[in-house]
Amino acid sequence: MDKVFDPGSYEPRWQAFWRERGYFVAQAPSERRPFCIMIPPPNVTGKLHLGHALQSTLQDLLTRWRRMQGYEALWLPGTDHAGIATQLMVERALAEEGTSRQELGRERFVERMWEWKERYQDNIRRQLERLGASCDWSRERFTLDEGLSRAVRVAFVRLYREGLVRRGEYMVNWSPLLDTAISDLEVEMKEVRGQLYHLAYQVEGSDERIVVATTRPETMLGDTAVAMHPEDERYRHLLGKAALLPLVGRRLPFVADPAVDPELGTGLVKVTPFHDPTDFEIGRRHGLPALQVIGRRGVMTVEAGPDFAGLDRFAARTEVIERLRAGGFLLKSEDHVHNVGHSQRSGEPVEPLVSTQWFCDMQRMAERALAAVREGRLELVPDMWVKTWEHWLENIKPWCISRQLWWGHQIPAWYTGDGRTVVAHDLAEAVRLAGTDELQQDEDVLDTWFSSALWPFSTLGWPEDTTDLRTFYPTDMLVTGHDILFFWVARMVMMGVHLTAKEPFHTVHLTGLVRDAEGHKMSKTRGNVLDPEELIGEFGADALRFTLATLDSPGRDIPLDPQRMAGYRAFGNKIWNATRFVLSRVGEARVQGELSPAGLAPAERWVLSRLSRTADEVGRQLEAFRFDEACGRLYHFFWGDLCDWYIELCKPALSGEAPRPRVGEVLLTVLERSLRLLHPVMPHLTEELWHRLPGHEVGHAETLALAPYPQRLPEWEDAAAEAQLGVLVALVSQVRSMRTDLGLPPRTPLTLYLEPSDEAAAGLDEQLPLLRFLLRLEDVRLAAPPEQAAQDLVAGVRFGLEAGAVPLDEQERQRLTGELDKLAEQIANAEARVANAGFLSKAPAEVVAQQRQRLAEMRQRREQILQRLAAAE
RNA sequence: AGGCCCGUAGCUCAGUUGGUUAGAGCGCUACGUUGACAUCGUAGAGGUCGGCGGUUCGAGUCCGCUCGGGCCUACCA
Repeated sequence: MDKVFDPGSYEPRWQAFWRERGYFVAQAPSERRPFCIMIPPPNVTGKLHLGHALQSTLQDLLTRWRRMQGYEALWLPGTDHAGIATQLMVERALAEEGTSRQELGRERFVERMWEWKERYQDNIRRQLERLGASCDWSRERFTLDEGLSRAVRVAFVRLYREGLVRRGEYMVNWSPLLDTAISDLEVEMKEVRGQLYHLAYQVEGSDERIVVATTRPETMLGDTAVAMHPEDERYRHLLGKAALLPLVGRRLPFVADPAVDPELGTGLVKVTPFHDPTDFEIGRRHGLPALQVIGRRGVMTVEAGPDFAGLDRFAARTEVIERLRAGGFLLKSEDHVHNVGHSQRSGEPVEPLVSTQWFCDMQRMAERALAAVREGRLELVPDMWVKTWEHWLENIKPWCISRQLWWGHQIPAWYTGDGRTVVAHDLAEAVRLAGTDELQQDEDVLDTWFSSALWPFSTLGWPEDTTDLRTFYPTDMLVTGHDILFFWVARMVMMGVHLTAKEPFHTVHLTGLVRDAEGHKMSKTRGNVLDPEELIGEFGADALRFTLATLDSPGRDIPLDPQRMAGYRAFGNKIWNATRFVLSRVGEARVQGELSPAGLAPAERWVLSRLSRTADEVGRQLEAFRFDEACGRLYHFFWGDLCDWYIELCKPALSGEAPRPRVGEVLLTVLERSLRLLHPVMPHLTEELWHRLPGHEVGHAETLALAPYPQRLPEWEDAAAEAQLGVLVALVSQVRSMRTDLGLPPRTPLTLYLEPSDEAAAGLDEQLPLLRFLLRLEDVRLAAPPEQAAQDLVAGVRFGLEAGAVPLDEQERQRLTGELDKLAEQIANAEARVANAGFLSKAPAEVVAQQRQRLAEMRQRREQILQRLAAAE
């Protein structure tokens, strides 16, 4: 076995092995219990980032764990066409070639999109494989593939026929740069420093001037009214009259509407029904005419008048202000900080625009999604997200699902020449329904998230009643970032419940964001972006996986420090070398399928006991999705219990110095089960090592990936052995500490005297050879330490080191004095506590007993220190 | 404006239902090439658990207030 630990030398080999053997292809139907996770389909826009690596690691960990537990485990991979995002990328590429999608035309543009998709989809597959993902690639899906497209059409038609999807003219968020409508969620509010302009409007047929304030003066060109609160006495006399719009001269009737806040500004507000959401509602309520003065591209329309038509909306703002000022209509302008919606994808301020779009009414579905969580059918982990979930769903609004893009699912709606709309699964059905073949299909495509919302079941063949769907739906887990809780998770739940009558999964594990070592968000501008592939190259996939899993604490972002990853690479090295040691020492021993602790020495019984308890705890932590805790237990068992203690304890037995029965078998068996326990997090390393263990076939004939996941074995658990070894461990640590304190060079020949309490004495004599070995002692005796020996007390054992003259340097004296001070304080506290009547009567008896015992120990220890100080005088 | 989360060692974080002497990794100090591993071993330094108040025999943990940081939701002209 190679002395050098090099993950790169074996990781690709096992990835190919797993793929070629088809171990991760799920069978349906199956006798086993199903376990299913759908991958959150990455966008086909580029390469995977650490967020994907994190989520994929957790999904793979869960899938491998359940698979080893005997579940029919399916982790279904796939990708998302990501309408706007991908179209933007390709348009950018076209721009570099000096062309555009308009120039190419829709058909050729979409061809280009598919080429792009193929390239990036390959990339994503390769990256997932490098991470060790145990996906079932035979079931890979893409949101625009044939089956999923059909699912989208079926869902759309059904929702339409149920009256939940409709087409209508409403105010939407419009992105002038993208030239499409976007949903509320795609709008990001940003604080903007702007100006609040106070404008004076003349009241018609009167000398009175009223004042309105606005941050968007250019919209005044589209004003059609002035509104006040119905109960605002100050302006009641104006009702029935009209104001005159400056620059334009249009009559603006006064209307009373409760949407106006009389406390704010002058209590009068200009009404621009086509360019402000509130004004749109006011306009509807009062039947106001509406003018669109700003067009799709953010350019003023002819309605804005010849002076402004063709100007960009921001240029128009400047121009309008100039003219108002010149005309004496601008009373004042003041600095004003306010929130402005920006397009999340393209960054520019969104233009509220009235437009004909398709909407999906979410109200009823939202209620059922709320109930799913409240009634426990759906669990959000961590549960701090429940309130956020409820708040959003309780205030849900219709979802604008149409997009003026070319990359996506074209809306299955057709229009006849005479203005009728037909919604159908395909053209043939549309023709039949319309009674004519003179049909024009809607040009728009659906919001990407519409198809994503169907992902958990469309990937399994819905709407067909497929075997896969019957076997694996509803799925079990969803693992994704909290940033798409509304975009995706909520919509999947709503659509799933509505279309399949089932929650699409019962548990959602929401991860945090992967940040840099200092906790900063990774960004290109900051230059702190870490690439998963580079990290895999440097540390290995298993180290990356272990790092991400162990940092996934509930509700927290993940600060990824390469130094820390180096630490987990070192953990891999530790496992590698421990295996190397075991293999070189165990002779003819083999891994045992069944191993009875009867007749074994305490050290062996101890490690078996620790292993059983570790398996139990790891299992429990995984059940609770505490990947951090599960990894922590594995790490400490392997490095601490197994390497630091048990392997060291084996050395004198294996060398023949102090033989014990069946040490080799125990070592191999413990190692094999440890590799099994570790496999879901570190699949490559464990598979590599496992195949080298003689007798590993007891787990599985071919692969560790299908070997049973170790469980607790109560017959291995042994409180007496744990207690005995506990004394040994404490004693060894304390003697080492004393040796350092005394400044004794490591090679100094020492004699250790032990005087145990009755309780600690049990079996101590058997441990003497181990003590001698671990502490490199000259001699160890069960006897009272001589007068001049340095003495101390630990775990009920008084011990002394005879090391000739004991020099006590100044540093050591200070340390001991410091400890005395600390002890004095703690003793005082403990004394006060055990003298407190309230404590004695109300605290549980065991806590009181513990406190008393601790007090006694502290007093004894104080004695020892005083003696040592005195002896050195 | 409302909601949520965080504040524990130099750094990044654990700390489950309140109960011994508050932990880990990294970093730091000292010593160590004992035949698995220097990607290692041994020992050690380092914390008024943001602050104030309360409940309790007992608070990092529960409650109130407060300061600092982050995130989400929101049609205030």
